Amino acid sequence: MEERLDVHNSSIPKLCRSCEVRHRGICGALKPEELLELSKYTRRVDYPAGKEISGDSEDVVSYSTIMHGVVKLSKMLEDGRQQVVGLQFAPDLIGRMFSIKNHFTAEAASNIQLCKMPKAALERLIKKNPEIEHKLLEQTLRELDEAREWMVTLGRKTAAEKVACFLYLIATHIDPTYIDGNLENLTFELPLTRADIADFLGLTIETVSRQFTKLRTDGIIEISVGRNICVPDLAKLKERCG
Amino acid sequence: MEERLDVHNSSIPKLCRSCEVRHRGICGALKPEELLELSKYTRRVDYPAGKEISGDSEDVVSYSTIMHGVVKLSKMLEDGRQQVVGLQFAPDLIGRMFSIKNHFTAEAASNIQLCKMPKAALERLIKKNPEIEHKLLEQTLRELDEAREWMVTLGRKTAAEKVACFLYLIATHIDPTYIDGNLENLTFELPLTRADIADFLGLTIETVSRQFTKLRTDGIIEISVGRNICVPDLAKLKERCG
DNA sequence: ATAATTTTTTGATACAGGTCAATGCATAAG
DNA sequence: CTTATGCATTGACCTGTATCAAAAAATTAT
Repeated sequence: MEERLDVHNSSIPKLCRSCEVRHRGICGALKPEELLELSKYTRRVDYPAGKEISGDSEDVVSYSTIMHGVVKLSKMLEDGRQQVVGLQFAPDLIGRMFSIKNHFTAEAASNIQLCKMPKAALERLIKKNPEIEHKLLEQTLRELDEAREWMVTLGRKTAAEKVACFLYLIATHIDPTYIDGNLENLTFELPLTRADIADFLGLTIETVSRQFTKLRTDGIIEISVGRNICVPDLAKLKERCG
Repeated sequence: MEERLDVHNSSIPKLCRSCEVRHRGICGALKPEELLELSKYTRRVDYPAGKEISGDSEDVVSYSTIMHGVVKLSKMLEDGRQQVVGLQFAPDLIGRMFSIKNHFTAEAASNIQLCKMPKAALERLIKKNPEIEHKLLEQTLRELDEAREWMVTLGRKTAAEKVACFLYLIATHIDPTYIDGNLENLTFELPLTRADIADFLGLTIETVSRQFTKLRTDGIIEISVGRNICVPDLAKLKERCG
């Protein structure tokens, strides 16, 4: 895990004392005394898969750093149609900054652990140290790029390409080994149900399932049991992303 | 126009001297001497509809405030499929902050005028005045919300709903009269071609055209000539957005 | 004006992905 | 072990949107 975190926070490899994880975009900017101050207000919270962290249009009361697991941001229409608009991985900060209300629902996609802090505690720090704001801006710009990149997938790719894109995204976010150049026999557990995957890709669960089967029979992936995926050759998977 | 600009920058109604427009998220944070300093480096540039402002993977060399007109951000796949990932209106700031390269193509959707400044000039100011960074973070967070909101449209709405959403978006961004509560007989010129609209909605031009026809025969919109649209009742259009 | 070109609309047909229904396959509970 | 329960897969069929083709309308050039 450490290897991957460095990617996001290479300049200042300071650990957050309360969390033992580098907050992407936050802790690197904190001075030792600020870190200590913040750690008084943080607490670890576990959420089982599926549990809601904060609801759409509810008040924002806290920010959290993801310790491990995957968080999904989504929006539901009145008639029940749902779209997952983003996935967030450790050590992202979640919670809509500077807004009274949430614009989306945040849920634990897998079992997760958060490092939670009150809204006011972080905002107080930000006021005092503009460097934090810079890190937040960088994370937000990166998220915006990722969201727009995903819009290309949603708007213009086929079901087969969408599913390949999703698997590629997970493969390159969940397991840090790939960064070292180990691109063969990458194995990981899918942190999402078929329903969540469908809602992320703008498809139905049946279509997702059929595309998984197609990738399996084509030898691009191996599915041992349910959500356990092995990608023998990541480059071949990438070719399918369109 | 002034009315709408206040919406985005109500706290500090200072004008940017070089541009005569309030830079959403920027000028409000500038002190008089900074404003003067920046205005030395800015220049007005006109672009006809369709002209590229900056290309995908090209170096970022400048930032611009949109003076008037609509800018589209898009991405093209190798095989020619294209997705518009965002529209920007006056007085947004465009240009990917803190990145060497662009991740998307920026083009004039309509005839536009920009107020351009060199990358270094704005970045120098930001280093000196953290308040600017705060404004930028607010704009970026708002853009991220808008992008995610659009992902719901792309992933889960029907062609009919998508076209209604698009018209609603334009109606509420192009013409400032609606903000005063004048929701009847809203008239405006579409700043995008059918091809651009299709690429924004993840549809084909034929489907977009058919949905326009449907809205016209249903009395939701009136099309006098080509791109001249009249919405007699904005609430009725909104109902079609799903 | 008239012609040339581009953009938009309309029609006929095809197919990707959705819908509905049933079956399989885990893990958990009795 | 058997039964329940919740995911995931598979099959048969249907529909919304894409595709292909052509006409109409708008714009630009001559």
